[in-house]
Amino acid sequence: MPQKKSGHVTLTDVARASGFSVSTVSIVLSEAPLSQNVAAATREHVRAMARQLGYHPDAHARSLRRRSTQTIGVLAFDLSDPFCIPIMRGIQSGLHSADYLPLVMDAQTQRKLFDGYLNLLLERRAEGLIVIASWVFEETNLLADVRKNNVPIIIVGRDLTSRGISSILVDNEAGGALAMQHLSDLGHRKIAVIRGPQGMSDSEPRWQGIQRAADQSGTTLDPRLVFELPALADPESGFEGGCRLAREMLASGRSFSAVLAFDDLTALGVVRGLTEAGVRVPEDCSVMGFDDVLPARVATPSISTIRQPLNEMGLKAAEHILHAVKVKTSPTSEPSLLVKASPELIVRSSTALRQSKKKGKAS
Amino acid sequence: MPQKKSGHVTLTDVARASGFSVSTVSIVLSEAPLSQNVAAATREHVRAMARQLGYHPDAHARSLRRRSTQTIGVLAFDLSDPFCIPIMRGIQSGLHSADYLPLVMDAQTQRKLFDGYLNLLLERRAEGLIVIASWVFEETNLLADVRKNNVPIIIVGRDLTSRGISSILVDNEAGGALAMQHLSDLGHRKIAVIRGPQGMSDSEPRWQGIQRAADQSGTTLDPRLVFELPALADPESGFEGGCRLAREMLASGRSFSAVLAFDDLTALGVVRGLTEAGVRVPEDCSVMGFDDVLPARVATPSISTIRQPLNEMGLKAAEHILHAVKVKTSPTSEPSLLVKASPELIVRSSTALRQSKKKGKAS
DNA sequence: AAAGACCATTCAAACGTTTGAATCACAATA
DNA sequence: TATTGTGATTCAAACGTTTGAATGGTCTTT
Repeated sequence: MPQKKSGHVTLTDVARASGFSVSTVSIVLSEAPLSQNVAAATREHVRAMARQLGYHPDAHARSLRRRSTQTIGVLAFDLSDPFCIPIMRGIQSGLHSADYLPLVMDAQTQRKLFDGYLNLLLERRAEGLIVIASWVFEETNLLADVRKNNVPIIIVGRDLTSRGISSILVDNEAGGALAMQHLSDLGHRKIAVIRGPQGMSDSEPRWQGIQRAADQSGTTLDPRLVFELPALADPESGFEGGCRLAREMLASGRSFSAVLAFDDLTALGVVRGLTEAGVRVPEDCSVMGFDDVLPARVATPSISTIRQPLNEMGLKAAEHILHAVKVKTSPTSEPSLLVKASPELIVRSSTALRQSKKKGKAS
Repeated sequence: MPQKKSGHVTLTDVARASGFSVSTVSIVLSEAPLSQNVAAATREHVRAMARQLGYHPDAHARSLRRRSTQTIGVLAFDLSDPFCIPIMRGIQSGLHSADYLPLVMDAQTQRKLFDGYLNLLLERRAEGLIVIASWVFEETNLLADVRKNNVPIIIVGRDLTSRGISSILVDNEAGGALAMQHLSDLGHRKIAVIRGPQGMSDSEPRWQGIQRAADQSGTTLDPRLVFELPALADPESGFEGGCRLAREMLASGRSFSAVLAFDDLTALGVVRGLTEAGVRVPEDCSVMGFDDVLPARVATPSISTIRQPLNEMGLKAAEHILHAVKVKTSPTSEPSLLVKASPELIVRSSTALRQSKKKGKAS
């Protein structure tokens, strides 16, 4: 009979089985400093017993007593966004090396879930909180509780330093500029731009960068070729939006030789829209994305894009939160941190030199 | 001064602040049956105090005392596989309605991590375990501990009923047949097949289904047009593999008008390989995928594929594990369950009728 | 007026750990 | 011999909850 009555194997079980006291067993199995004083034979015996019974220390009891959970909450606004995964990987490796565990929650773009999980993370005594979100609800009052309970927090994907929250995100302004620069280096002058949706914090700085680079390269942006994605939560809506806007720009009658899309999914939508109208990418029209997510890499043509160093961003977030947890002693000491990661231009097959010949592509 | 010395707000704090005993406060805040006996005024007062202090009950202490964690471990073999996300969503919604929380871990295809997290889930007293894995390591001895601790387990993505583990997966045989049937319905007779890698359990039944459907439609499969993916862990290796094999099949000199790829990523690789060689999809050659993941939907041409009802599978896994948790009383009572979900043919733009004219496409 | 019934609240033990302090046996020192 | 030291082990309290049993009340009921 492996387990006594119902539940798990406990320290008491191991103690009984090995003939030593609970204390000794605990000291041995948790490798406390005192375990140096325990006779080698005892150590071995206890360990063997524990192994045989399949003992696993109860993390809850341990956390309760040790007053530390070794846990960092990770709250993703939408895990299905391919953008999240590399960040999570970065976080995971950052935490792992410090023996911390990420507690991952997926809010699925729903505010109710977001608040509920925030609550849960507080209840589970996450020692710190990493929020992955380009969109986030305005001042969920739960955040006040996070403060009240003195839990450090950092957000990846948007700048909330203005509200005193440490933030780490890509330098959208630089990224936008990089994208525009690339297109103009290829000789494009008539460039359609699809801006991000209103609610999204990335939209504006990216647009600023685009304008700056356009100015610097002497390109003028035709306002009639500037579009905007609708503000929908679903990440696939970018694809739909790109598709629809591509049709619109063709229908508008304005000519253009390149499209600078807000993100990769949008770019893929644009490719779809153009292709269906008989416009070839990149021969007739170049298309740029932003983010460098998986679908952009495996599509044909592969999408030229601006890479966000997501992994590194996640890693840095982990490091920062661990640091903040260490020094938590002084409540409001450290000022909130802002990291702007450097974007990188990734040239693939969806962009090409402007064809001077037969360039008049769209109607 | 919101919090007393350092940690979180506790029941004792609320008790002190409200002037009632810890018991009363607990009864009120946890809405225990006894709370009906508590004076309405008291209830309100206690609640207000708790809210004001930002009290959140300590989940660890609660689990310890209640001897139930309301937690199900979800161990994904590789979260970056787009295949996982919809399953997780299904699991999440299934658990949510029962007030259970998924504890998500990502093994990143590494055995060390897999075992480590399995351990962690045991330590955190997950009441049940859902493993998402098409690949899984042979008999990790941790699974013995799972048994020993009497934790119900179910695996999504492969059939382990032979080892007494409940399993839920797509009917690969039917799916393979569906795919082959679709191609032959379109008139294709010379069909190249890319089988899954050796180590992967899906590979064989899918191949069986393909053969059966080929037989039934009177198509003979040329062994020289049957390829196999190498056994690599990285999910993107499917893409690389498809790319390379497409080149190989063109170089082989055998003619073919369709490619049935093992999964969507492989299919996308094939599209890339063919396109780069000047073969048009689907005009010159049709390509089929399997899984219906995001990249297949947003690529152009979009990939015809066999959809796995991932969401439903996740949901079912959640329901099953919850059931198993309920009846856990009798240790080895229930026989292990096997669910084979029905695959669905999704026709998109990567497959088309065989062109009888100028069909001689490849070399 | 005594017994019971009920309401509102509190006591105290328990969940499984960890750990500072205590115990005990025994050898070494003064 | 009495003291000190030390090596091996155990005591007991604490972490923050929950909950069966107990406590005092107040109000009926006979």
